[in-house]
Amino acid sequence: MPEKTRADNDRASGGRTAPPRYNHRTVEPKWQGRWDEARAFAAARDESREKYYVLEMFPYPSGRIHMGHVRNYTMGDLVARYKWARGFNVLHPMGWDAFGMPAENAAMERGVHPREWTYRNIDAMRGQLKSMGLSLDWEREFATCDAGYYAQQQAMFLDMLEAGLVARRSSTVNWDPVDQTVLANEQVIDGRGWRSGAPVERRELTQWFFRISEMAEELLEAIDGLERWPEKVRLMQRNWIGRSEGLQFRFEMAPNELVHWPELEVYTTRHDTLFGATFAAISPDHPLARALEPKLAGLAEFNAECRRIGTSEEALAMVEKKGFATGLDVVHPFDPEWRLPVYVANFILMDYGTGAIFGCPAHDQRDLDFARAYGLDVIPVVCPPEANPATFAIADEAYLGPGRLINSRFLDGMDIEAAKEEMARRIEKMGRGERRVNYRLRDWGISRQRYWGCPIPVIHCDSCGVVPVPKAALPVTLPEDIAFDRPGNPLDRHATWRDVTCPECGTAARRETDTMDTFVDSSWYFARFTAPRAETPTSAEDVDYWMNVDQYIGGIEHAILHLLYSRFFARAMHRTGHLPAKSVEPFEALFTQGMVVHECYFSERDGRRVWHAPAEVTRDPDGTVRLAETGEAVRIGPVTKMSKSRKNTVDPEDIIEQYGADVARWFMLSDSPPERDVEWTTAGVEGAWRFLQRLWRMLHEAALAPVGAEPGEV
RNA sequence: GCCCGGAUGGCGGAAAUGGUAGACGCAGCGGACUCAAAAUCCGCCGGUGGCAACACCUUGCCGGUUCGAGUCCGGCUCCGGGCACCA
Repeated sequence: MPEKTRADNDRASGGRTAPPRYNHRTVEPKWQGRWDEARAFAAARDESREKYYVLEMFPYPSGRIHMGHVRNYTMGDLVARYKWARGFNVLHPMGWDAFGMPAENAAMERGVHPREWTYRNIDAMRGQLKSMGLSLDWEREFATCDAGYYAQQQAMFLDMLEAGLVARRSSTVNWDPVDQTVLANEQVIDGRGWRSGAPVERRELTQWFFRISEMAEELLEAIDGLERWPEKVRLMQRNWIGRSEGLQFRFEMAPNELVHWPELEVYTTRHDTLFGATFAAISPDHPLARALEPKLAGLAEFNAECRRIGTSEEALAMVEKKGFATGLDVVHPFDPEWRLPVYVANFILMDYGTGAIFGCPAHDQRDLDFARAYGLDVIPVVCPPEANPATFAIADEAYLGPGRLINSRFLDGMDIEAAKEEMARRIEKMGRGERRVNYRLRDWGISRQRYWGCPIPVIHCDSCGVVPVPKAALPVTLPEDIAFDRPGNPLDRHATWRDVTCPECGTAARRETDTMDTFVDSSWYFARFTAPRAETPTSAEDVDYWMNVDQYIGGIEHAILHLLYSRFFARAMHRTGHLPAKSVEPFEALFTQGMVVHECYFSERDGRRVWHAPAEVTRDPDGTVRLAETGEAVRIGPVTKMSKSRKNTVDPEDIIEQYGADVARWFMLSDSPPERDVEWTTAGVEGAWRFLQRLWRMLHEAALAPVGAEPGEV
């Protein structure tokens, strides 16, 4: 930065008394120190004033703040200071989403304890945030890994267990057969474990769930009331919950020699197309598929291969559609002579509907692809308005639009809605099934086979079963003496922590060694900020005064999971007496900011791209970018989200040191609309720097410098 | 693959409801002031052609509706977010 030469030149101009320059290195620390001393941003309940609660999504303590944080917290700071200036009693807190996998990875790779690594990162990042001059109430700070926080979370878990909001059942996880551990989806790369490289398997595990699907309808309906949320987020949440009205019914199985299995139950939203059905398909995890495994040569292998796809919906949707013909048939409900072959198919999810479908290739693209691959019939049953029913045929694309029913006996001539109605009526009358509202939303699995999380406060006893840890015995704290010398959950191997006596019968028992999903931690922190040191999860007076969050600000990447889980958790807290009814929707207004993006720089070495950090390059006047050290010209890549892999990050600390926090803040606010991505450019930052210099000069000349300002300050 | 966004000069972006595309700003270029620079001020700044007046082209692509489309409709392309164990 040229400030040195510029300042020198100013001095050299002599003669006229040029105003001194703005110097962030003296101004910013001075005012930040004064705000600290005066406790300027410490919030206190004051019934005589109207409150305003502004919150930015709290950071994961990765070690350093990044530009996304700078943007997020600058926006929140702007809102907070504006409301403060308007006379509101402002609550603007900050904390740390401190449990999670990176701390365990650091432990494995560098031998540092997750606790030590996390709190060291928090200290470093707190210093960086403070250097930004944000109007934060640091007295309310907490980390989710503080025992004081997760103790209250455990208490709420027990309340939710008692209120029937918790379930325990089997579900599938990614299993690394070599490392003998559960893998997160992120740790599965091309179907293989990220460390071992071994093909991943799906494995059944008994796990804890929050019963969010019970609240699907309520969560869906309440979206209408979220008037100050972005429409796109409301739409994404509606689609995520995925309400559908369909028909659940049972096919009769044709007699066969392999298994005794009288019926196959399916769920469909297109029961109007039942006369276009040409096959049935079940999930590899369907009980029937499992029952057939020992009876059919090759099926066990096929199912095992399907299970290697992993558990993510994306992987299942992207995989090449494959089926295994079982040789079994189901009988069409309206024609005892009409048989449909039953396949095991790799794209059917056991978690949705009944884990079984009927396939209508003419009117479902996935079914059509499947039918073409396996030589199955394609019977069109919905004829588009402009088409001739006698000649209408399906080629490469399934027909999904409106029309009249054909080839469908008693449904012929009806439109789709009427046909659905008639089909449902007949199936119900036959006693073969019933209309049913289904949701895509699944229960929230919170069990994690990991150390660095909130322990689930239950004990397993051979005679008493699952026994909640008595509240008086909370918190269940994490043991300190653990080793990360091998993969897996160290809690499983920690005998003195794990082995306890049953609180009910006093015989030998085991602690639950699963910890909670970190989304649980972030699903109520906003409520905890209203009384961060309370001996209960919340304090009624504080929650009543401060809640709800008037403005919530964060990245669009949290549009679904974090926000939906928080909405659920707020309802659960209300039911268990920890939040008032007004807080079941805790965020009055939501703003989703854009990302901070930057150009990439790279050179080709041996046909591979070697990335260079922005700090390592210079730019010629003609736009050529060179490595500062060697002068070698490098290529300019696409403008993408700042990420370590492409090295296109700019460290906020460097910018704050060089230009000052206010330049970084001003650039973030002025360059691009807040909801759009902002491209970090040196030219733009220089412009912001010049602007602040100009602004300062104007204010100074107009004698508007604030009381107490010294030369060079505004 | 599915759900949700986005695409307008060198850059960020303006253009309720369809009506002069490119406001405003950043960067850049030229000039004034200065011994020189900084600061400040003035001017230029989508493309092509033209001395000029001006003409033609231009809002990711292809098509449509309309007197008129950045805006509406249909079909695409590319980029980004999410897809339930990354946070």
